[in-house]
Amino acid sequence: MTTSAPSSLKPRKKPQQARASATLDAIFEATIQLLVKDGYPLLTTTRVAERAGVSVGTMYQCFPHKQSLIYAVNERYLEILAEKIEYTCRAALGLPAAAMAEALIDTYWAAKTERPDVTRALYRSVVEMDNEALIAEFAARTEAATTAMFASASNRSFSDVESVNRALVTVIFGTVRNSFERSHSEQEVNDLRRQLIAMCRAYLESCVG
Amino acid sequence: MTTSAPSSLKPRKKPQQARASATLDAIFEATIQLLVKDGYPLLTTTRVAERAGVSVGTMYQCFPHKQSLIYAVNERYLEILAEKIEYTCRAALGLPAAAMAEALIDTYWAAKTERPDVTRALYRSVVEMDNEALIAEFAARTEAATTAMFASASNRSFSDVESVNRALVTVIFGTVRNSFERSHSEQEVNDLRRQLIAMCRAYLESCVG
DNA sequence: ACATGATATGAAGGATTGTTCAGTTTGAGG
DNA sequence: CCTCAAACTGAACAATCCTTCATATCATGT
Repeated sequence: MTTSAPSSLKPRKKPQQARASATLDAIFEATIQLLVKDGYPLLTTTRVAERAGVSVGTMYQCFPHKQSLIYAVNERYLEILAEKIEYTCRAALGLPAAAMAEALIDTYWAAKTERPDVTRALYRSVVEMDNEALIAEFAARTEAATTAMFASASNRSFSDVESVNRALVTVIFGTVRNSFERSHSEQEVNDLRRQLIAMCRAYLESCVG
Repeated sequence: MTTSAPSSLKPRKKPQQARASATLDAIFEATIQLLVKDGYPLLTTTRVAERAGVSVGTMYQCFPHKQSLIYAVNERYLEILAEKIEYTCRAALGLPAAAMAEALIDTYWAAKTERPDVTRALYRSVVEMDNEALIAEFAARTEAATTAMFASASNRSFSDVESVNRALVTVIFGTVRNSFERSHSEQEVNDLRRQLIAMCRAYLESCVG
């Protein structure tokens, strides 16, 4: 994941001593906390350093500029998310297609709901940075995993696996994101998730026939 | 729509002469153009005024501050979008549910695809402003229209119209948005739209049975 | 033609922020 | 204990940007 980051956005140096590594974590955590609390527009390098308990200079030895900080935070987040999805896909190999869709929905929804405020904050932090490469790589990893999964479905008979896969992934990810932008009650969210599963199941059955 | 805007975000004055109205349009257009060309981070009041062919002072007689400008642009955009959706919903009253879903998808997708760059730019401009009220009002208008539509379906037998409606709207809007964040080919997008329609149809049929 | 309010101008102010760098502290290895 | 590079500090700099206001121009009604 780190490999394809534009050179201008890459972190400046990797920590070689223990304290530097701790500093890096503190900076990440401070960034997320401030993003959640005050939002991106109020996120300044000074404030991040202050909150992380380090000086501004230290920050600039880790990241060449503010953008690379935001980039790194999102990269880390997407890395973890991608791993979870890949794990789920691997575990679901060979199952019926409907069970796969349900597993995918559960994993993705759970990952996003784990820390809803962070999810929301990161969704909105993607403005200032060149996120195309990041999203493209995440999408590539995801699609590879899900395509392999759906291709192994025990009841598979899709005319076009890639098309079906793309539809499911786009619908699921999009629905989850949209549900985060509205202010739904917990009940409504749970119901929405159930409806989404039903929708995917009905769609997959209609594909078979 | 304008009524519920926080007072601090409302435009300063309504134009009373012809030239002022023209100025307002020029400012809107300039804002959108710059948003599309350079993105939000590079959108400065000076540049907007320059591009609109007016001075900064003129801008500040229309809008008390930068935020209110962005707010107004998005408000205008959502106003038009809501009208289109309401029109579609009214025209589809009494049709079979599947036809309703298809009409909704067509309208929404067409509205977003009409000027894809503007759509993308506005999706990303929503960071700096307090958009909750805006989105809430849009959602309320939309849900009212779509709920009324689906409740009038000729083949309706939903156990819970509101639940089904919420699911369809969230899925459709979310899918369209997500498809805009990936770089799909035109073929893939068209196929995706067809799959989405198929998915909604299958879902609605499964609701009946 | 005149008066008056609406509209437009743009240089200047005030405040903030990203970034640097010369110097200090820390810690691991010899 | 000493050494040297890695890590850290934070005041200062430079650049930018939002916003204001005193002034000028325009359009309308009389």
